[in-house]
Amino acid sequence: MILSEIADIKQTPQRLAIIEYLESNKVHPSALDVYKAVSERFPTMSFATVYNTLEKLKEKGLLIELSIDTGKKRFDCDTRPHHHLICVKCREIFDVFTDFILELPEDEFHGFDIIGNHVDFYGICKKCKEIEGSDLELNKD
Amino acid sequence: MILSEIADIKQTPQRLAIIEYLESNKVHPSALDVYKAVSERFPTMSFATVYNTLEKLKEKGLLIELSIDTGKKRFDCDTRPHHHLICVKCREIFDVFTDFILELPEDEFHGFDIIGNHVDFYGICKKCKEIEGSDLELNKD
DNA sequence: GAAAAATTTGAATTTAATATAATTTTTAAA
DNA sequence: TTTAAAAATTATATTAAATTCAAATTTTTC
Repeated sequence: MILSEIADIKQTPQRLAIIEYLESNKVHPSALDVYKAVSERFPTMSFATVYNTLEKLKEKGLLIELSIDTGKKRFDCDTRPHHHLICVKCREIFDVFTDFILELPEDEFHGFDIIGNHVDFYGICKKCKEIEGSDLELNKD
Repeated sequence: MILSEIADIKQTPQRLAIIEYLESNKVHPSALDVYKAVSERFPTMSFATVYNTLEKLKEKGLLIELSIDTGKKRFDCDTRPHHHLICVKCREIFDVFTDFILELPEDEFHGFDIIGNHVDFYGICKKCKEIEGSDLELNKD
Protein backbone atom coordinates (compact mmCIF):
# COMPACT_ATOMS: atom_id res chain seq x y z
CA MET A 1 0.00 0.00 0.00
CA ILE A 2 1.48 3.31 -1.08
CA LEU A 3 0.52 6.61 0.54
CA SER A 4 -0.33 8.15 -2.84
CA GLU A 5 -2.92 5.40 -3.24
CA ILE A 6 -4.77 6.59 -0.18
CA ALA A 7 -4.82 10.19 -1.40
CA ASP A 8 -8.60 10.13 -1.58
CA ILE A 9 -8.90 8.88 1.99
CA LYS A 10 -8.42 11.45 4.69
CA GLN A 11 -5.17 10.65 6.45
CA THR A 12 -6.02 10.95 10.10
CA PRO A 13 -3.45 9.97 12.73
CA GLN A 14 -5.54 6.92 13.67
CA ARG A 15 -5.73 5.75 10.09
CA LEU A 16 -2.03 6.25 9.52
CA ALA A 17 -1.28 4.24 12.66
CA ILE A 18 -3.54 1.44 11.44
CA ILE A 19 -1.93 1.44 7.99
CA GLU A 20 1.53 1.50 9.50
CA TYR A 21 0.71 -1.51 11.64
CA LEU A 22 -0.76 -3.40 8.69
CA GLU A 23 2.37 -2.79 6.66
CA SER A 24 4.86 -3.55 9.42
CA ASN A 25 3.88 -7.17 9.88
CA LYS A 26 3.12 -10.28 7.92
CA VAL A 27 0.68 -11.94 10.32
CA HIS A 28 -2.53 -11.25 8.37
CA PRO A 29 -4.13 -9.82 11.51
CA SER A 30 -7.73 -9.86 12.60
CA ALA A 31 -9.58 -6.64 13.47
CA LEU A 32 -8.95 -7.40 17.13
CA ASP A 33 -5.22 -7.85 16.48
CA VAL A 34 -5.15 -4.45 14.78
CA TYR A 35 -7.07 -2.85 17.61
CA LYS A 36 -4.80 -4.32 20.29
CA ALA A 37 -1.61 -3.26 18.53
CA VAL A 38 -2.68 0.24 17.55
CA SER A 39 -4.47 1.10 20.79
CA GLU A 40 -1.18 0.68 22.63
CA ARG A 41 -0.04 3.85 20.91
CA PHE A 42 -3.54 5.40 20.71
CA PRO A 43 -5.14 4.45 24.02
CA THR A 44 -8.32 6.38 23.31
CA MET A 45 -8.97 4.80 19.95
CA SER A 46 -12.26 3.06 19.51
CA PHE A 47 -12.87 -0.32 18.01
CA ALA A 48 -15.30 1.27 15.59
CA THR A 49 -12.48 3.33 14.09
CA VAL A 50 -10.55 0.16 13.36
CA TYR A 51 -13.59 -1.37 11.68
CA ASN A 52 -14.38 1.79 9.75
CA THR A 53 -10.82 2.15 8.54
CA LEU A 54 -10.44 -1.48 7.54
CA GLU A 55 -13.76 -1.25 5.70
CA LYS A 56 -12.71 1.93 3.91
CA LEU A 57 -9.36 0.48 2.86
CA LYS A 58 -11.14 -2.63 1.64
CA GLU A 59 -13.57 -0.55 -0.44
CA LYS A 60 -10.64 1.22 -2.07
CA GLY A 61 -9.05 -2.12 -2.89
CA LEU A 62 -6.03 -1.44 -0.66
CA LEU A 63 -6.74 -4.31 1.66
CA ILE A 64 -8.02 -7.82 1.14
CA GLU A 65 -10.36 -9.51 3.58
CA LEU A 66 -9.52 -13.16 4.13
CA SER A 67 -12.04 -15.75 5.26
CA ILE A 68 -9.42 -18.25 6.25
CA ASP A 69 -10.42 -18.41 9.88
CA THR A 70 -13.94 -19.33 10.76
CA GLY A 71 -15.26 -16.88 13.29
CA LYS A 72 -13.15 -13.88 12.39
CA LYS A 73 -12.02 -11.90 9.42
CA ARG A 74 -8.34 -11.49 8.75
CA PHE A 75 -6.74 -8.82 6.64
CA ASP A 76 -3.95 -8.79 4.08
CA CYS A 77 -2.52 -5.45 3.01
CA ASP A 78 -0.55 -7.07 0.21
CA THR A 79 -2.92 -6.66 -2.70
CA ARG A 80 -0.65 -8.21 -5.30
CA PRO A 81 -2.11 -11.48 -6.59
CA HIS A 82 -0.75 -14.26 -4.45
CA HIS A 83 -1.69 -17.45 -2.68
CA HIS A 84 -1.44 -18.64 0.92
CA LEU A 85 0.22 -21.31 2.97
CA ILE A 86 -1.74 -21.96 6.15
CA CYS A 87 -0.78 -23.86 9.27
CA VAL A 88 -3.68 -26.12 10.21
CA LYS A 89 -2.59 -26.04 13.87
CA CYS A 90 -2.02 -22.36 14.67
CA ARG A 91 -3.59 -20.76 11.57
CA GLU A 92 -0.47 -18.76 10.82
CA ILE A 93 -0.54 -17.62 7.20
CA PHE A 94 2.42 -17.21 4.85
CA ASP A 95 2.31 -15.66 1.40
CA VAL A 96 3.06 -17.69 -1.72
CA PHE A 97 4.07 -15.76 -4.81
CA THR A 98 4.45 -18.60 -7.25
CA ASP A 99 1.99 -18.24 -10.10
CA PHE A 100 -0.04 -21.29 -11.06
CA ILE A 101 -1.84 -21.83 -14.33
CA LEU A 102 -5.31 -23.01 -13.40
CA GLU A 103 -7.52 -23.61 -16.41
CA LEU A 104 -10.99 -24.64 -15.39
CA PRO A 105 -12.54 -26.83 -18.11
CA GLU A 106 -15.61 -25.36 -19.80
CA ASP A 107 -17.88 -28.09 -18.41
CA GLU A 108 -17.11 -27.00 -14.84
CA PHE A 109 -18.08 -23.36 -15.40
CA HIS A 110 -21.65 -23.77 -14.08
CA GLY A 111 -22.61 -20.72 -16.13
CA PHE A 112 -20.19 -18.46 -14.27
CA ASP A 113 -18.11 -15.59 -15.55
CA ILE A 114 -14.84 -16.51 -13.92
CA ILE A 115 -12.77 -13.63 -12.60
CA GLY A 116 -10.00 -15.21 -10.59
CA ASN A 117 -8.73 -17.92 -8.33
CA HIS A 118 -6.85 -18.43 -5.13
CA VAL A 119 -4.90 -21.40 -3.81
CA ASP A 120 -4.59 -22.30 -0.15
CA PHE A 121 -1.83 -24.72 0.71
CA TYR A 122 -2.26 -26.48 4.03
CA GLY A 123 0.42 -27.85 6.27
CA ILE A 124 2.09 -27.73 9.65
CA CYS A 125 4.49 -24.89 10.30
CA LYS A 126 7.96 -25.20 11.77
CA LYS A 127 6.91 -23.97 15.23
CA CYS A 128 3.97 -26.38 15.47
CA LYS A 129 6.13 -29.27 14.28
CA GLU A 130 8.56 -28.55 17.11
CA ILE A 131 5.78 -28.29 19.70
CA GLU A 132 4.25 -31.50 18.39
CA GLY A 133 7.63 -33.23 18.58
CA SER A 134 8.23 -32.23 22.20
CA ASP A 135 4.62 -33.10 23.10
CA LEU A 136 5.14 -36.60 21.80
CA GLU A 137 8.30 -36.96 23.87
CA LEU A 138 6.59 -35.86 27.06
CA ASN A 139 3.15 -37.29 26.64
CA LYS A 140 2.20 -39.74 23.96
CA ASP A 141 -1.52 -38.95 23.87
CA MET B 1 -21.69 -39.98 3.27
CA ILE B 2 -22.84 -43.58 3.58
CA LEU B 3 -24.90 -44.84 6.47
CA SER B 4 -22.41 -47.61 7.23
CA GLU B 5 -19.83 -44.90 7.81
CA ILE B 6 -21.85 -43.46 10.64
CA ALA B 7 -22.21 -46.86 12.30
CA ASP B 8 -20.30 -45.63 15.32
CA ILE B 9 -22.53 -42.58 15.70
CA LYS B 10 -25.88 -43.17 17.26
CA GLN B 11 -28.50 -42.71 14.57
CA THR B 12 -31.15 -40.62 16.26
CA PRO B 13 -34.08 -39.28 14.23
CA GLN B 14 -32.69 -35.75 14.53
CA ARG B 15 -29.29 -36.78 13.26
CA LEU B 16 -30.76 -38.73 10.38
CA ALA B 17 -32.84 -35.70 9.41
CA ILE B 18 -29.75 -33.49 9.50
CA ILE B 19 -27.73 -35.96 7.42
CA GLU B 20 -30.59 -36.34 4.96
CA TYR B 21 -30.79 -32.59 4.53
CA LEU B 22 -27.02 -32.29 4.07
CA GLU B 23 -27.07 -34.96 1.37
CA SER B 24 -30.16 -33.70 -0.43
CA ASN B 25 -28.74 -30.34 -1.44
CA LYS B 26 -25.65 -28.79 -2.91
CA VAL B 27 -25.82 -25.39 -1.25
CA HIS B 28 -23.03 -25.90 1.31
CA PRO B 29 -25.33 -24.69 4.08
CA SER B 30 -24.49 -22.85 7.26
CA ALA B 31 -25.53 -24.19 10.66
CA LEU B 32 -28.48 -21.81 10.57
CA ASP B 33 -29.53 -23.08 7.13
CA VAL B 34 -29.48 -26.63 8.47
CA TYR B 35 -31.46 -25.64 11.54
CA LYS B 36 -34.09 -23.80 9.51
CA ALA B 37 -34.58 -26.64 7.06
CA VAL B 38 -34.60 -29.48 9.55
CA SER B 39 -36.68 -27.76 12.21
CA GLU B 40 -39.54 -27.52 9.72
CA ARG B 41 -39.89 -31.26 10.09
CA PHE B 42 -38.67 -31.36 13.70
CA PRO B 43 -40.22 -28.28 15.26
CA THR B 44 -38.90 -29.07 18.73
CA MET B 45 -35.33 -29.50 17.64
CA SER B 46 -32.78 -27.30 19.33
CA PHE B 47 -30.00 -25.37 17.68
CA ALA B 48 -27.54 -27.12 19.96
CA THR B 49 -28.43 -30.46 18.40
CA VAL B 50 -27.53 -29.10 14.99
CA TYR B 51 -24.19 -27.85 16.26
CA ASN B 52 -23.47 -31.05 18.16
CA THR B 53 -24.31 -33.19 15.16
CA LEU B 54 -22.31 -31.10 12.72
CA GLU B 55 -19.39 -31.18 15.13
CA LYS B 56 -19.63 -34.94 15.54
CA LEU B 57 -19.81 -35.54 11.79
CA LYS B 58 -16.83 -33.25 11.33
CA GLU B 59 -14.81 -35.17 13.94
CA LYS B 60 -15.54 -38.41 12.11
CA GLY B 61 -14.38 -36.86 8.85
CA LEU B 62 -17.81 -37.17 7.26
CA LEU B 63 -18.26 -33.45 6.86
CA ILE B 64 -15.94 -30.61 5.92
CA GLU B 65 -16.16 -27.19 7.49
CA LEU B 66 -15.64 -24.40 4.99
CA SER B 67 -14.41 -20.94 5.91
CA ILE B 68 -15.54 -19.39 2.68
CA ASP B 69 -17.91 -16.92 4.25
CA THR B 70 -16.61 -14.50 6.79
CA GLY B 71 -18.88 -14.55 9.77
CA LYS B 72 -20.24 -18.04 9.48
CA LYS B 73 -19.17 -21.59 8.92
CA ARG B 74 -20.51 -23.51 5.98
CA PHE B 75 -20.56 -27.26 5.62
CA ASP B 76 -19.84 -29.63 2.77
CA CYS B 77 -20.88 -33.25 3.11
CA ASP B 78 -18.94 -34.24 0.01
CA THR B 79 -15.65 -35.34 1.50
CA ARG B 80 -14.03 -36.32 -1.78
CA PRO B 81 -11.11 -34.04 -2.61
CA HIS B 82 -12.45 -31.20 -4.72
CA HIS B 83 -12.27 -27.47 -5.25
CA HIS B 84 -14.86 -24.70 -5.25
CA LEU B 85 -16.33 -22.12 -7.56
CA ILE B 86 -17.75 -19.22 -5.58
CA CYS B 87 -20.03 -16.40 -6.65
CA VAL B 88 -18.61 -13.15 -5.29
CA LYS B 89 -22.09 -11.61 -5.25
CA CYS B 90 -24.34 -14.17 -3.57
CA ARG B 91 -21.65 -16.54 -2.16
CA GLU B 92 -23.24 -19.55 -3.81
CA ILE B 93 -20.71 -22.37 -3.98
CA PHE B 94 -20.36 -24.99 -6.70
CA ASP B 95 -18.10 -28.01 -6.60
CA VAL B 96 -15.20 -28.43 -9.01
CA PHE B 97 -13.87 -31.94 -9.49
CA THR B 98 -11.05 -31.21 -11.89
CA ASP B 99 -7.73 -32.18 -10.38
CA PHE B 100 -4.91 -29.66 -10.59
CA ILE B 101 -1.22 -30.36 -10.17
CA LEU B 102 0.07 -27.74 -7.77
CA GLU B 103 3.75 -28.10 -7.04
CA LEU B 104 4.93 -25.53 -4.54
CA PRO B 105 8.62 -24.76 -5.12
CA GLU B 106 10.91 -25.68 -2.25
CA ASP B 107 11.83 -22.05 -1.58
CA GLU B 108 8.18 -21.23 -0.76
CA PHE B 109 7.84 -23.96 1.87
CA HIS B 110 8.60 -21.64 4.83
CA GLY B 111 9.64 -24.73 6.78
CA PHE B 112 6.19 -26.34 6.49
CA ASP B 113 5.26 -29.96 6.09
CA ILE B 114 2.70 -29.56 3.33
CA ILE B 115 -0.33 -31.81 3.53
CA GLY B 116 -2.74 -30.49 0.92
CA ASN B 117 -4.21 -27.67 -1.07
CA HIS B 118 -7.51 -26.24 -2.15
CA VAL B 119 -8.43 -23.96 -5.02
CA ASP B 120 -11.20 -21.39 -4.91
CA PHE B 121 -12.34 -20.05 -8.26
CA TYR B 122 -14.17 -16.74 -8.09
CA GLY B 123 -16.74 -15.41 -10.48
CA ILE B 124 -20.28 -14.24 -10.97
CA CYS B 125 -22.97 -16.86 -11.21
CA LYS B 126 -25.69 -17.04 -13.86
CA LYS B 127 -28.42 -15.74 -11.54
CA CYS B 128 -26.37 -12.74 -10.39
CA LYS B 129 -25.37 -11.93 -13.96
CA GLU B 130 -29.06 -11.77 -14.87
CA ILE B 131 -29.92 -9.62 -11.86
CA GLU B 132 -26.98 -7.33 -12.64
CA GLY B 133 -28.15 -7.05 -16.24
CA SER B 134 -31.68 -6.07 -15.29
CA ASP B 135 -30.36 -3.70 -12.61
CA LEU B 136 -28.34 -1.88 -15.22
CA GLU B 137 -31.39 -1.53 -17.44
CA LEU B 138 -33.51 -0.07 -14.67
CA ASN B 139 -31.04 1.98 -12.73
CA LYS B 140 -27.57 2.76 -13.96
CA ASP B 141 -25.93 3.39 -10.58
C1' DG C 1 -14.46 32.58 11.91
C1' DA C 2 -18.88 30.11 11.24
C1' DA C 3 -21.34 26.42 8.97
C1' DA C 4 -21.08 22.05 6.82
C1' DA C 5 -18.96 17.71 6.26
C1' DA C 6 -16.37 13.97 7.79
C1' DT C 7 -14.37 11.28 11.42
C1' DT C 8 -13.95 9.37 15.95
C1' DT C 9 -15.76 7.76 20.05
C1' DG C 10 -18.34 4.97 23.36
C1' DA C 11 -22.17 2.39 23.87
C1' DA C 12 -25.69 -0.57 22.26
C1' DT C 13 -27.22 -4.14 19.22
C1' DT C 14 -26.97 -8.13 16.30
C1' DT C 15 -25.31 -12.47 14.82
C1' DA C 16 -22.97 -16.75 15.14
C1' DA C 17 -20.78 -19.90 18.11
C1' DT C 18 -20.26 -22.25 22.30
C1' DA C 19 -21.23 -23.90 27.00
C1' DT C 20 -24.17 -25.65 30.58
C1' DA C 21 -27.62 -27.72 33.30
C1' DA C 22 -31.91 -30.16 33.28
C1' DT C 23 -34.72 -33.39 30.92
C1' DT C 24 -35.48 -37.17 27.89
C1' DT C 25 -34.13 -41.18 25.45
C1' DT C 26 -31.39 -45.12 24.77
C1' DT C 27 -28.62 -48.86 26.22
C1' DA C 28 -27.29 -52.57 28.84
C1' DA C 29 -27.23 -55.13 33.16
C1' DA C 30 -29.57 -57.48 36.65
C1' DT D 1 -39.18 -56.41 32.68
C1' DT D 2 -37.18 -53.22 35.72
C1' DT D 3 -33.64 -50.18 36.70
C1' DA D 4 -29.15 -47.82 36.70
C1' DA D 5 -25.85 -45.68 33.68
C1' DA D 6 -24.73 -43.43 29.56
C1' DA D 7 -25.77 -40.61 25.80
C1' DA D 8 -28.40 -37.26 23.38
C1' DT D 9 -31.62 -33.46 23.24
C1' DT D 10 -33.51 -29.35 24.78
C1' DA D 11 -33.85 -24.66 26.47
C1' DT D 12 -31.24 -21.28 28.16
C1' DA D 13 -27.14 -18.60 29.14
C1' DT D 14 -22.72 -16.95 27.81
C1' DT D 15 -19.09 -15.50 24.78
C1' DA D 16 -16.95 -13.50 20.72
C1' DA D 17 -16.94 -10.93 16.62
C1' DA D 18 -19.19 -7.77 13.80
C1' DT D 19 -22.08 -3.97 13.09
C1' DT D 20 -24.82 0.10 14.05
C1' DC D 21 -25.75 4.58 15.90
C1' DA D 22 -25.99 8.99 18.05
C1' DA D 23 -23.18 12.34 20.21
C1' DA D 24 -18.77 14.64 20.38
C1' DT D 25 -14.80 16.06 18.00
C1' DT D 26 -12.05 17.37 14.17
C1' DT D 27 -11.40 19.00 9.57
C1' DT D 28 -12.76 21.35 5.53
C1' DT D 29 -15.00 24.87 2.97
C1' DC D 30 -16.82 29.17 2.22
